[in-house]
Order: sequence, then C-alpha cells, then structure tokens
Amino acid sequence: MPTIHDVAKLAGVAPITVSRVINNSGYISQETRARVKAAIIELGYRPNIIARSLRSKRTNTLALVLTDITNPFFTAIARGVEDTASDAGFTVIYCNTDESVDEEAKNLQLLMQKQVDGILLVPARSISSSIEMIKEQGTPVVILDRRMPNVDADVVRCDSVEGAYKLVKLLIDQGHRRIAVLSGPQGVSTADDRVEGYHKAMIEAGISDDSLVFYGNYMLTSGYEMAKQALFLSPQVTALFAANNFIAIGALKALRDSGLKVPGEISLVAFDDLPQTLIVDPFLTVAAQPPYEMGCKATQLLLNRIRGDAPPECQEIILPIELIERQSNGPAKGPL
Amino acid sequence: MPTIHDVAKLAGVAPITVSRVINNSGYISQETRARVKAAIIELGYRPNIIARSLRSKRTNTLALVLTDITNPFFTAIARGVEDTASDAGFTVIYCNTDESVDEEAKNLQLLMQKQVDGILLVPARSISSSIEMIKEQGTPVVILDRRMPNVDADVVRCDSVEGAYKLVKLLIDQGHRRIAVLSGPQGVSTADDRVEGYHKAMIEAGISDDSLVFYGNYMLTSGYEMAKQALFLSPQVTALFAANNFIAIGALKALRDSGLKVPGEISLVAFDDLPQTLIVDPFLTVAAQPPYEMGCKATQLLLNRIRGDAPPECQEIILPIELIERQSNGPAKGPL
DNA sequence: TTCCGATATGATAACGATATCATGGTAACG
DNA sequence: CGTTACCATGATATCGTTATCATATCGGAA
Repeated sequence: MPTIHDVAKLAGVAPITVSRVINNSGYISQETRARVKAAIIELGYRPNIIARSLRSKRTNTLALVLTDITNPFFTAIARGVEDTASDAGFTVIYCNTDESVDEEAKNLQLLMQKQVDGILLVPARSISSSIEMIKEQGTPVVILDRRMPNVDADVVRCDSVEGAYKLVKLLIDQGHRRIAVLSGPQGVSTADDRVEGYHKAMIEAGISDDSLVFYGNYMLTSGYEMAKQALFLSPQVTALFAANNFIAIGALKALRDSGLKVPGEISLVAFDDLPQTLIVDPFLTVAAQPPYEMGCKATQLLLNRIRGDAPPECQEIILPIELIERQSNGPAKGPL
Repeated sequence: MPTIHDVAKLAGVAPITVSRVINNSGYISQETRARVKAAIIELGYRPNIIARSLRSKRTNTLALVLTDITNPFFTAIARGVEDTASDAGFTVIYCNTDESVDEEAKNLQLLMQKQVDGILLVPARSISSSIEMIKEQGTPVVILDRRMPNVDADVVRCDSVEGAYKLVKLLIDQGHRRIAVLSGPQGVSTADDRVEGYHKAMIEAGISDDSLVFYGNYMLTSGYEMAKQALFLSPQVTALFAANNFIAIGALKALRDSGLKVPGEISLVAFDDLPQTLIVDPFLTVAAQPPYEMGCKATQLLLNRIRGDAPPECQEIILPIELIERQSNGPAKGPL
C-alpha cells in the first residue's frame, strides 16, 4: 500500500503538495498537479482515511441508531439514510437498540469513541441522558421519528397525534364507540402521541374510557396479547386501533385465532403502512408515514449541520401523513 | 477530550503504561493498575479509536455489502450480522449495491480505504474482479448467500439447486407438467442454481422446455412482468416457480390482475419465506432459508478469520433449507 | 525602483495511540 | 554467587495524513 510519501517522491514534490492536489486546496501549478496525478495513478495510491481522520477530525461516517432494523418502517428509513449519505461520500454505521435505553447508551458511547461526524437517532425513550453527552462533545444529532421534549436538537418526524386522530375519527364516523387503542411503550413519544390523538377524537365524540387504552411494546407478540385482552372487555369493543405495523399484525393474528371476521365483526386500523413489495392485496386501513423520505430529509439536515451551513437554531421537520382507507374497517355492528 | 497523556500525567506514569492497563497487555503491578484506573475514571478518559487504528491497523469494523437492505431476507441477515458483530465489539458499515457490479466495486473500494477488518459480501454477480482486489490487500472476505465459482473464499449459503428441485418436484408430484420458472438475473448464482434445480426436477420427470424459463431480476416489477409473459404461453402453464420473495409477490399481483385463482387455477411456489412479523396468514409454499442464522454464521466465520484462529483452508458452510408447504399450490387441473 | 499581493511550494509539528527495544529490579536455581 | 527468568516500567519511533507557518518567485501598482 503506497503512502503519500511514495507519491511525493515519485512526483519529485513534498508530501504536502500531494495532499493539496488530493484535496483541491491551496495553490498548485497545472504542471505539478499533472505530475502528481500521474504518480497517484501509477502507484495506485489511495489516501489512508484513518490517518486523515486522526489529523482532520473528520471521519465521513454517520451513525444510524434505531430500535429494530427488522421493522420495514425502519428498513425504509435506513435505505433513505444510506442513499443520501452515500451520495455525499459518507458511510453509515448502524445499531439496533431494541427499545432499550441501556443499549442505546452503550451504542452511543461507542459511536462517540469512533468519532462519527453525526448521529441519526430514533430514541428509545423520550427522556434520556445520552443525548446530552453527545451534544456536549459537539457532535450533531438529528432525532428521527420521535420527539424528545426537553432536548434541543433537530427533529424529523410525522405528526402522530394528528394521524391517530384521523384514524380514530374515521372509526367514530362509521358508528364505532367502543374503540380500543393498542399502543407502544409509555414514555415513547409516538406511543404517547398516538394515544393522545385517540383521546382527542374520543373526547370530541363525547366518549372517554381509560380502560380502552393498552400500552405494550411495538412488537408482534405484544400486539397479539393486547388484542386478546381487549377482546375480554365488556361491553365488547367493535374496533381496534394499532399504534404500529407489528402491533397490527399481532392483533390480526389474535382476531383470526378468536374467529372474528375483519371488518365484518370487528374493525382494525393501524399506524404505518406495510411495503408494497411484501403485500399482494393491501387490506389494512392505515396512517402511512413516508419512511424513505424521512431518512433522506434527516440525513440532509444532518449533513448540513456537519458542514456548518444550516441555520443555528434547531429545525423540526414534520412530514405529512397519508390516510389510506382500505378494507379493514367498516360500519359498527350491534346497538350503538 | 482527555488523551492518554493526560491520564499518564495524573497517574504519574508513562503513556505506554496506561496503554498496557487499557489493553491488559504486558506486566503491571496491582498498585499501578489501580492508580491508572482511578485516573481514567477521574478524567472520564476514552481511548481515541482512530489513533489506535492508525497504529494497530485494526478498526474493529466489519462491512456488509448486499444488494438491497429493503428485502426482508437481507434485513434478517443484517440483523444477524449486527448482533454477532456487536457482541464481539465490532461495528458494522453497510452498503447497498442494487445488484450492480459497478456499485459493488465502488463500495468495496471505499471500504478498503476505510480499512475495515473484514467484509461480508453478497456478490452482485458470480464473476467479478473486485474480490481479487480485496484479497490482494489481505482483508478477509466471507461470501454470503451466493457462490463465486472461481474465487477462493469462505462461503455461507444454502443449496439453491436442492431447494428449487424440491419445490418443483412437489409441483410435478401434484400432476403439473407446464411449470414456468421466474428467476433472477443470469450470472447470479442463486438465479442460475434455482433454474438448474428446476431443470433437474423437470428432466427427471421427462419434461424439458426452455421456453418455460424466464430470467429477470429479483424485484417486484420483474416478477410481475415475467408472470404476465408466462401466462401468454401455450399450452397454458399450470404452475409458477418464483425464485425469490419479491418475484413471488409480483407474480401474485399479476395473477390477481389476470383474475386467476391460486391455487385453484394456477399454483405458485417460491424461494424465501416472508417474515412471520409481516404476514397474518402465511399462504405461500416456500423453500425457506434461515437468513438470521446465515448472518450470524458468516460473521462468526469472518471474526475467526480476522483473529486468525480459523483453519487456513476456505470453508463452505451450507445451511439447511426448509420446505414449507402451505396453500399456494394444489393438484394440476385439466388434461395432463 | 520598491513594495505588495497573488501564486507556488516546502519544513515542521502535530493528531493520539501502540510497537519495539531497553532498563533495572527481584527471585529462583544450580 | 552468577546466571536466568520473570516482572515492571519507560524512551523513542512510528502509523499516514494535514494544520500551521515559512519561503520564494513574479507581475503590477505606487
């Protein structure tokens, strides 16, 4: 592996001159530039990125810290991040936290040590000290998908309150009154916000019953269990609102196992759409967020921060949610 | 950010002694060790990983180069890789090639410059020069999911020929004779192997007709188009074999758009299962590979290579394929 | 002519860690 | 008592680049 010294010697210049050619910085005569370039090609020289990073304090690396890459919503975000980062010459390190604050802290610690230039974070909880640590070091952070109320950082997300409100309103307008919400973990902003949107719609309709609210986590099994519990309620619920895609699938499995027809006997609406590539006949009525765009936008914002050409004040970018009405909901049956 | 010098000064020792404490190398008296550790904690010292890498030539970073993280098959691989790598204190950089040899070469080039300790590669094509470049540099590579016939490297994959054979045999045993195969790009080992397995089963049954073989790519749209074309064949096909999950979904959409009932009017079997977390009622009969395990195994193998405690000769690990018979296939209709 | 700014290049010193070699004890063994 | 082996620590050089400051040339303006 040739070094900058080898190139310099071959071209008959000082190493720093080679550096200038590589980085297009300072003044170089046409002739010298050509000679250096020729030497670079002849030797097949590639700069040592690590040495460069050590000196320049730049790693051209971003980190994406999310809860679970296995969820297609986050997979799409990841793809958006990578495409955008890659175009800018950055590589992406990614980490799964599985919604654990400890895992998150551990990962962030490691990433700081690796001196990534910026971090895209889907925070495990709304309250966490790890962000402060990062900000102290001066590393830019963009918070993705979720809010962190007391943290001063850029955010790219959708309006969960509004999305949930619209979904539940839809059910109410179809005559549903006993609507259960199956949400994620308390303390996660999307889970809280979606319950809030649910409450808003319910209260507006003059209904309010805390026994209809379930908190679990954003996993299949949790959706399954919450749905099973919701079915025990009396009077019976006529509709379910699942706060994310995995919960929705879990709930659907529970409904199937209980022999209930959707939407004939019970309605189901959910947050997050499933990708077109995996579903033949989309069936679920959903509030769809644009994950790929979220990943792109967040990365652009982060790159701007890193380059220092973003306005100093923090930005909050809220992308639109699309309500897609399909076949999983219908008019409420039985006495209202 | 304190450096090793600050710690050394505070503890009253030389920097190298601090280094020894951190890395548990060489001899250190209990007393000195304690003093150094105290200093480390007092200053909140974290080693600079970049400086360490420059000197030690280790980055504790792996790269995962695959075609498209959006495919749940690869997502699961990625998760297996990350879990295993993370346990060993390694971070993972990942890159999408979208089946393009050029993108692959570009990414690999960059990764070599970043001096990753090892590479997990799902090669875009069976023949490619980029691998040679990597091996020249001495960076260990594990090839994942696909074969590269003329390359001397570790491989973790499944037996595509056998999986395809079993799926097609199943159809033949149900009386199907006109079976089309919708495969990936020619030159990709899995696509070629699955066609080979198909041929093996067909020839064994005394059937062989090259007009039933379609090559496209592993995307939804390609599956849709190939299925549409296959439906034009005369005499009509009674079954389709999709070489991956996306092709299968595309084909299903095409069948739905053509008004054909599955399995009543036409049967469909496919390679790769869809994750339980996304599908309520699994419907497709598939040859399921274990992607998560593939990711784990490949990473273990790679880590062993990096540590130098793997046997010198290349290993080929072939994981078992599970044939899961569901509802997308049935007895052939019409005259045999 | 003198001086100044733009142009072109280089010398030197970092960046923060570890590899290598050296030094000096102490204990054990024959 | 000398030799050897182990233990404990340090000095120095080095990894490959770039930041910083210095130097030299040249053309044109004052």
